Amino acid sequence: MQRNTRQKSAILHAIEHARRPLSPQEILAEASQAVSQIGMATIYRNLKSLVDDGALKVVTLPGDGARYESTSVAEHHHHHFQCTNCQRVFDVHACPGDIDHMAPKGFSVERHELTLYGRCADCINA
Amino acid sequence: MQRNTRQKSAILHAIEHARRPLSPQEILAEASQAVSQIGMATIYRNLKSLVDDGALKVVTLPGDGARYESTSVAEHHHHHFQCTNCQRVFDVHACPGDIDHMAPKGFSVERHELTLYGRCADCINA
DNA sequence: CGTCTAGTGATAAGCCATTATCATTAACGT
DNA sequence: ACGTTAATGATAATGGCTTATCACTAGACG
Repeated sequence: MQRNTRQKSAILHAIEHARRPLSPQEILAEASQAVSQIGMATIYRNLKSLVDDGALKVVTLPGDGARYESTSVAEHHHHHFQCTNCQRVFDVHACPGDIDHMAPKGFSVERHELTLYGRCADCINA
Repeated sequence: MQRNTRQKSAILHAIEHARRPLSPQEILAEASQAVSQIGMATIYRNLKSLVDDGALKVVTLPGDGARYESTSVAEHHHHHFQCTNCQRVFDVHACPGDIDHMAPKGFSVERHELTLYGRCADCINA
């Protein structure tokens, strides 16, 4: 049997309302506002089951731990921007396209990932 | 004082002659052919100093450990292709360009990384 | 409301890539 | 060739992120 706990709701809510993929730590910080004593183990447990259920998708950027975004966002092809100052990740709803032919001859391309790096609006003057 | 050891030569040779970024394990395998009893600690030690010296650059792909390529290759802007079957990484000497304007308003882009995924020529029928 | 048991929270344990330790080996200047 | 000492190699230790443990808490259904 599957139960609806305040913790799971808080976690889902945090991710759904974020406009960007969140790390487990960021999710903990957000969810703590709704359930103050929530622990990291609960974050990981729920992230795992939510991914298994198909509600969330994992976002992996170079040299960084996993982040999570809602599947509804992930369904639309998009990319990511990571701020080199605050490390936060934002969505980029654009794609250069026409990338598959860039592979070496004899290779077949299934998908691609693009990551932009720079300063986010909050950090551009920091 | 800096000494030229057979181990360091073997490591550099492996990377310079590979047409693609190599992982520490791959470097160990390659270098072992020249210095059979070479150990992992030596690989890491030399990689670190070679990166510090500017001879090598670190390549980091999503969800995977560091790989190394020679600086002469890294100087030319390029991207990477990872085979979803053998996990090997190959260079892609092309770039869609015109990417900087894709960031959200108020963001400044410093650089970008593009990774293609699919089957390499060796794995396309596997 | 009471019972059952999934879920929680605090903490220990596991994983794994990388780094430190240290006795031994081998570059390299003399 | 010798002596100095940087580098090696085998192994232990580290650090971080993630998972397991287990007594306790609190959903959900009768």
